[in-house]
Amino acid sequence: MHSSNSNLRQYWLLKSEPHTYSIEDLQNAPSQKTVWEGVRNYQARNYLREMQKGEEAFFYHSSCAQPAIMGTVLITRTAFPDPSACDPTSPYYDPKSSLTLPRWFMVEVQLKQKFTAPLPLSLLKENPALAKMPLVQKGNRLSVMPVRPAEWKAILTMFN
DNA sequence: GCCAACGTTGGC
DNA sequence: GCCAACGTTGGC
Repeated sequence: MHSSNSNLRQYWLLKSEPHTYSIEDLQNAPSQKTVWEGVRNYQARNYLREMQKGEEAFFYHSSCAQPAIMGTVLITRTAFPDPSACDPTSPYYDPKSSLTLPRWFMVEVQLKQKFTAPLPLSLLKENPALAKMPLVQKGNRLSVMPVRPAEWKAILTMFN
């Protein structure tokens, strides 16, 4: 994060496959917290490293019957090395990462609000205010992305 | 399950 | 440094 905007609050969106980790899993976790492990894409990693404590993110379910925003989370710990990269038994193992020179990072998040109903991608695509979001654009696979304040607002308005 | 889009790898 | 091949993501 560059110091020029380090004081500005940024919103985010985090994708998770519900088969792997769902918002219900987070709801049932101790203190409703989890580490966001397993990000193995450089652009997504760089965004993780920009996150500040206290910022908010949407929790999105991907690769499922109904891709949708499920709720919001709070960033409770800034980026630190993801140990699963050094664990040969982990599906997220990366032999090119090491303890001394960690390549992959994760943050800790806490559930803030689970929506009473999912906000499906199909609806998000219909909202012109969200047209610039990578999320609604064809072929985009980014699993961690910034959300503009106006988009954040627009999405919360849709939910109400 | 299909397949388009994308990121990464590695030979040259 | 190019680019083809490959693996992965993720909507449908």
